[in-house]
Amino acid sequence: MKVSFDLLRSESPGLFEDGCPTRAVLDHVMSKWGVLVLMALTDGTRRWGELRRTVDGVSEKMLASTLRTLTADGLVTRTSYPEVPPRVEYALTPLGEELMERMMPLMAWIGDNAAGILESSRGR
Amino acid sequence: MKVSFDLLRSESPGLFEDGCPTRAVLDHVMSKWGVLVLMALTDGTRRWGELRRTVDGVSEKMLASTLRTLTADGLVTRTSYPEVPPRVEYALTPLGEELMERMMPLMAWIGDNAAGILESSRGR
DNA sequence: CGGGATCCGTTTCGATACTG
DNA sequence: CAGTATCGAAACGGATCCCG
Repeated sequence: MKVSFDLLRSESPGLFEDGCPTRAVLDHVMSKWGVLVLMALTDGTRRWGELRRTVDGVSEKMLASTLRTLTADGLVTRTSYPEVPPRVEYALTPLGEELMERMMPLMAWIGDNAAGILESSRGR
Repeated sequence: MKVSFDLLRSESPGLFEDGCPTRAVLDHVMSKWGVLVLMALTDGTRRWGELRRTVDGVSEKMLASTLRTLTADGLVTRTSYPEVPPRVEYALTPLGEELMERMMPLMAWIGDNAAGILESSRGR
């Protein structure tokens, strides 16, 4: 059966209304850098510097802020090793893995169709 | 098999790099209002005023701008009827339907898990 | 009813410099 | 190496007025 917005709301009324927790999660998870960081972590544990290189174009400020948000949301773990030089590793939590299982098909589709989508909007 | 970022990039190198078309699509589709408008359209054709009410909290400016972007991207159709008073209807294109088939499972998961996700980040 | 145009405060973001 | 601090530019977003 087709999954529609009405169907989701019939199961839990008030879903995705203004102020609903889902709105906050949506903002964190679907944000420009949030998606890209989460995606980079689908390959497994990554160090700060690796993420900085993998997530092409991200500034240190945005990477730090994004990782802090995702960690606070319980989607990403941060492990700091008391060494010199310092080493910090990030990884998906089980919750984050669950999320990405559902997001990766979407990203794969976008990867396949992005060129076609932007054909019509060239020049804006 | 598990779908990871590396796997996607092994199929098409340079995916989701800065300046790649996928980045633009990501920004349009995963934007705060873009997601909500697309979701509202999974229920079928909707008039401007319906969308304004359904997408709780959206301003006229943002709704107009979001719909213009999604229409230019070929994900949404805009049909204007030459009547008085004017009537304009929006609907998903086949491409938009395909996209939402992949996005709705994600939204359903967020709906189920949002409360738990935000538990740990309360107070930020 | 369905927008477009404009003004303007707020927030976001990137670049740079600095620190443990 | 892994961040934080600060600043200016830019984008976002709401309010308002207008029009077909």
